Amino acid sequence: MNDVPSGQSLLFLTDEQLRQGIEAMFFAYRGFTADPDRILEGKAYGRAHHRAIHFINRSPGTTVNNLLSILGVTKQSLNRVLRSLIEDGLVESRVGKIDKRERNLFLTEAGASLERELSDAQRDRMRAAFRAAGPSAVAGFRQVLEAMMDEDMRRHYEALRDRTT
Amino acid sequence: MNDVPSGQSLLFLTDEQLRQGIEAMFFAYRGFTADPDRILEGKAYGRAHHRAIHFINRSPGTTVNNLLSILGVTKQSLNRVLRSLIEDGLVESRVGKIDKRERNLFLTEAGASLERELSDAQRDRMRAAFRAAGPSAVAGFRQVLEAMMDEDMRRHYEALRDRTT
DNA sequence: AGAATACGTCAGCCTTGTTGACATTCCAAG
DNA sequence: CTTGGAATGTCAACAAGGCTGACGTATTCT
Repeated sequence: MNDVPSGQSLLFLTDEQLRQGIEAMFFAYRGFTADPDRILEGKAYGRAHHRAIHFINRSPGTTVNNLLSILGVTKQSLNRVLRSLIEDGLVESRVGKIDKRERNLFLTEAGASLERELSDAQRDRMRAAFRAAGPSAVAGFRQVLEAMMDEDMRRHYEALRDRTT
Repeated sequence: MNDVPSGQSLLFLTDEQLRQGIEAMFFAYRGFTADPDRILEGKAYGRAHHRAIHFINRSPGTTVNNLLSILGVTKQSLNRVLRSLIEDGLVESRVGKIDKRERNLFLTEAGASLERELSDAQRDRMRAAFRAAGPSAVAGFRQVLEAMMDEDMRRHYEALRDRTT
């Protein structure tokens, strides 16, 4: 193991620093989900519905399979969520034009409205954090998070990020 | 609101940037929990057990109430987790010396061993991400996460961080 | 024609969260 | 010394949201 600090200090890689990073992730994620959770409680929906709505809004017309691989859950689990959203008229499922086995998912006006409410709340917190930390901290934040993702997730993340749409 | 971009660009606060931050959090958190989850599956334990073990290890002798407020769950929920860990001999619960109503929680040797296995896996990923991103990115990462926490969680985070122990 | 794909659904299970109710033990204030 | 309240444990019941396995249907590909 020749990881000798070559002049450049590697103090940021001590177990102590890593542990702090881990705990920061844990506590911050709680804040990250707190506001949407608050809005959803009492609305008969949960975090799973939020995630579905978020990614359908982000990629209108996406297929069930694509959503499945982004969310990383089973189709049975997603289906339960999707069914209630469709029944309640927040999501519309259209038979695919080219491949009729597929279903293309869209938010209805009501769905888009809930999405806005949720993402406004979540963005407000993110905005406050970004503003408090400043642009270069934000760049670092993103770099570390990207490096922490699994390969599959990074592909999805980049595909969404690099969109011209 | 006099938050006019004073020469300094505020492009990092656009809705698009914020959305990317949100999605980065979502995808990265999956990676963050993936390795411990893999280790725990088949061991009859889950993420809740991991969290309890982590914070007991971090603060040996902590009380149930303190753990409750760190984890942000109900005592019934924590109790279920704690009971199985105590039964399996991973955690020891000692009656408080000063206040005998309290229970002081400690990891046994077996508990400490599982803790090490889990945190090694989680630290490996964090280390790889930190190393790939570099020290200044790591500083930014931490700054943003801290700013994202709820006030209560930030207090817990800082109390753990600023420990001399 | 037959295999593979995309989707939906039924049934049942697990973990982890919740509320509500209640018992015990013990500290501290009156 | 008694009593109120705090800290803890525990029972029961329930819900959300994961999971597996099996099966059915429509569609498309080979």
